[in-house]
Amino acid sequence: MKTLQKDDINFICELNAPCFQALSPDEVQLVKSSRTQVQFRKGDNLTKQGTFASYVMFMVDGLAIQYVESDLTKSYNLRIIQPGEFIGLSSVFSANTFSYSSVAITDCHVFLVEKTAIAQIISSNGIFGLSLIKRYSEQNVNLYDIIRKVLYKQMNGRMAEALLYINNIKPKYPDIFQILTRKDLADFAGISTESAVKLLKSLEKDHILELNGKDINILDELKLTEICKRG
Amino acid sequence: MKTLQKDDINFICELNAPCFQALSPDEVQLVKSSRTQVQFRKGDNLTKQGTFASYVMFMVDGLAIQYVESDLTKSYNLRIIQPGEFIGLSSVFSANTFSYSSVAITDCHVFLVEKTAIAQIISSNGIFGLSLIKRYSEQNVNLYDIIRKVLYKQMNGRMAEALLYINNIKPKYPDIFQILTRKDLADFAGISTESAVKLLKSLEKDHILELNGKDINILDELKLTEICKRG
DNA sequence: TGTTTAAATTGATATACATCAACTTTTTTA
DNA sequence: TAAAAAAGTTGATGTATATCAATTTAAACA
Repeated sequence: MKTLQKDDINFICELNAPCFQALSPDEVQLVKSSRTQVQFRKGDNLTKQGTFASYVMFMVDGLAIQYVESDLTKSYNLRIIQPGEFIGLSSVFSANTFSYSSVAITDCHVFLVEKTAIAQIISSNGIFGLSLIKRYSEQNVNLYDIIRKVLYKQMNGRMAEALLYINNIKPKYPDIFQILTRKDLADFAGISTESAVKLLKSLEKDHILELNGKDINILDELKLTEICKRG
Repeated sequence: MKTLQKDDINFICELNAPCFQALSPDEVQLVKSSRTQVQFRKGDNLTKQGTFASYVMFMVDGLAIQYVESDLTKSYNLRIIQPGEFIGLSSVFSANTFSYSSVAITDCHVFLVEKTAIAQIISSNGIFGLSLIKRYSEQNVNLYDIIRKVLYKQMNGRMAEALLYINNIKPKYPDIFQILTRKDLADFAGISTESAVKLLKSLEKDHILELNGKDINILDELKLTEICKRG
């Protein structure tokens, strides 16, 4: 029986995602051979909504914003993509086009894996399929939450939620707020840039947060959570 | 080698969903033995947002509306669940609670299948897993479309989209509009009932549709599509 | 290092839509 | 079949938030 080579183990470790732990030596080989490594510079688009998607991306290193666009100039930020996460999983097995865009907010190191390879592994390895399904399931729950947020919350609640979300990432990436513009923040909350600025100032006046240039320090997380819940 | 019994074949046919075609005799047995059949009356809730979900539902016969609720009295209709479709797939493998509600709009015949049984089959049968993943993928694409609709379209476009969506179902279920109230329609469009009424009247005046009591006949689908696209 | 470009800020104005209220019609139920 | 409840309809009013315009500050660039 085949066993994993040291090389393969390193590879799997680098991927740092639970689902890859279930792969057999042959399957690891398949992923390794059908992947392409790509570097993206800050500001580059990893995916563009509506373009052809024959592959899934896997973020090895770096941060990106996933967002949806209107025909016009508006966009809405859905999440920050972190290392160990997939990009493009959501649409690759039905629509053949990406249903969202994503843009690097730091330099990124990414794998592209052909969807045929992924499909092949799912067919032969049920455990891998199940762990992917768990990811789909999580994403689904997330999307429902986003729909609720967009439908039922207004400015204050949305902004609070956006700030709490980003603040959650701060321990791991302390300069996260410095990377984001006011427009980025506004797009996370789904409001206009001007409204975002006004809300931030007003939250600062109420001692709920502190604005140091572009950095933001949440002072009263409890109150912010309260605002978030109230809507 | 085991083969499918006549009984099992009937069962599979009744399920009428591509993913079940891939099951082995043992797996069919597992689904059959771990399922519960339930009848819902028009108006009953099949799922309630936030409640514990240890099972997946499979619609055998009947129609239901899937919707998300706010804490208050508002709801937004996501889709009409038709025979052959799953309910609760989206959250069952991550959150253990339903992330949406659903209500029968006709009497419904439904299977409940324990998620442990589904998980077991996915683990052992990659083809089944892959076909489920295709469903997840479709649902995902749908949810992204909904997010875009909610974010970027206004009244007219949303109403047009809702009407086109329901009109698509009309060939199969000719009385679909008669089943739905103005509030249901409004909740599909994500607008107030009053606005929905006014929009319908205005669309009638423009000869885009015809209102016969509760029934709606789309006269100018092209123009409606136009309105839908314009937003 | 000065110059251009982009981002942030602020108050004034505009608007799409919800909410409210009052009424009519339809459906349910007793 | 009458009475009550629910659904549908219409116009008047209110409001959250976008848009606009004008200015300041910061970042990029040559």
